[in-house]
Amino acid sequence: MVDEVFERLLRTRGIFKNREVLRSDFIPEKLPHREKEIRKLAEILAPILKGIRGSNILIYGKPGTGKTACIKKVIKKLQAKCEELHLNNTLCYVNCRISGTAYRTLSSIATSVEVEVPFTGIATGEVYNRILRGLRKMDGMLVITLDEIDTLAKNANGDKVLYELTRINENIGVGKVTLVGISNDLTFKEYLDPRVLSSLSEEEVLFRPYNAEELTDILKERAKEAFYKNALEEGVIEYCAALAAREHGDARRALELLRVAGEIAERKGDNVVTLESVDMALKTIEEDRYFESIRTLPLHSRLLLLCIFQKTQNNKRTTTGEVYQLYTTLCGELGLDPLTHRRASTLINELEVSGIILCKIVSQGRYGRTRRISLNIPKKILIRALKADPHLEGMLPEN
DNA sequence: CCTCCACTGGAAACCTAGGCTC
DNA sequence: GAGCCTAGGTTTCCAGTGGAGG
Repeated sequence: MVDEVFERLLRTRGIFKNREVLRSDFIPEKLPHREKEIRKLAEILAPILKGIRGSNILIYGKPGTGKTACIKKVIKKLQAKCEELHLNNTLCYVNCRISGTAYRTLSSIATSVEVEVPFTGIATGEVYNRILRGLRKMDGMLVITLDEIDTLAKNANGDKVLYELTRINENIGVGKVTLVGISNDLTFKEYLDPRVLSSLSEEEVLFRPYNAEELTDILKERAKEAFYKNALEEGVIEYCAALAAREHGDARRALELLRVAGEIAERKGDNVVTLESVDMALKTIEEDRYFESIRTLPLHSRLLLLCIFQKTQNNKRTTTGEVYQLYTTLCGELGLDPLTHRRASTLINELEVSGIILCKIVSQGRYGRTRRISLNIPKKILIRALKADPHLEGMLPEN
């Protein structure tokens, strides 16, 4: 049987010529419909080739509008040019969401100016001082790109760190550092410290969502590289583009859709990606997203979700109080210390934010105010994901 | 109109696990 | 080893709050 699988794979030419091209972190040679933006970014940053600091830039736009790809592309070209001219400029890219905290963001910057910092243990201020020291020693210019800067600005120390970064040139006494901030959140400017905002947005570049035609162009461009000739049924690209355009023109989603559709077709042993495989891809992607987000939830969140599931069987809706009561008994049975009501409330809130459950705060007059909770995803997926933990398996129905 | 329920959600303190410097 | 620092999760405390029932 296994041999047969191998044989089939080897016999068919397959669908993908190079599937890496469809990954979201792949930076293609051509970025259709973003020529203007790339040009503008290049113009702003170009002065560093002459040893002059470029303006700080604030880039914003919805997810999947090409912000990261464009800046990375410009950085790459700039880096190449610097090497060609033997310039000692440093271009540093940090994703604030992935680094997670203000401290780790700073420590990434420190690394790029060749300063060693421990991954924990010293004050953020100290990391900043070490960066300053590193910068004074360095003779070239530094461009710091802070991707998903909104996540940094939102956390407590983040805005302080951001403020210090915008004043970094004053602190070292020379204009050496250019900051590029990238935000997915369009309202991000509102909660930013006005001093930071004015410094950061010396230049602003707005990325509009792609429409269906633009997405089609992007997909076509990549599909040329990614798939063999005639591997796509007529209309597949347009269909992917239309589906993604419906969801605020997210190119990342469109590419993912196309890739997964290809993988589905490949696994079936087909030589062609059909419209039907796109439909299946859409479903798979959504299910996988929920499955993963549940499976990786901390234990107590999963327990609460399990309680919500049990309380909402037969289409009933439940309340925080009911869920918490069941949760404490469940913890007793499992020999766990239950979290407090307050904490559980926050965790339930988080479950809502991730889209797994739906909550509505209702007032029942004499009977108090509470959340009315219902499930927001198919039971099947929920059960499958919770069963991934052997401890919970016994508490769930067969299917 | 007033009360009062069953919470919500902000704020701050506390705890743990890591690590630095002296 | 003492005395600091950090992040991140959790607890403690408490001031709200919308509206059914009196």
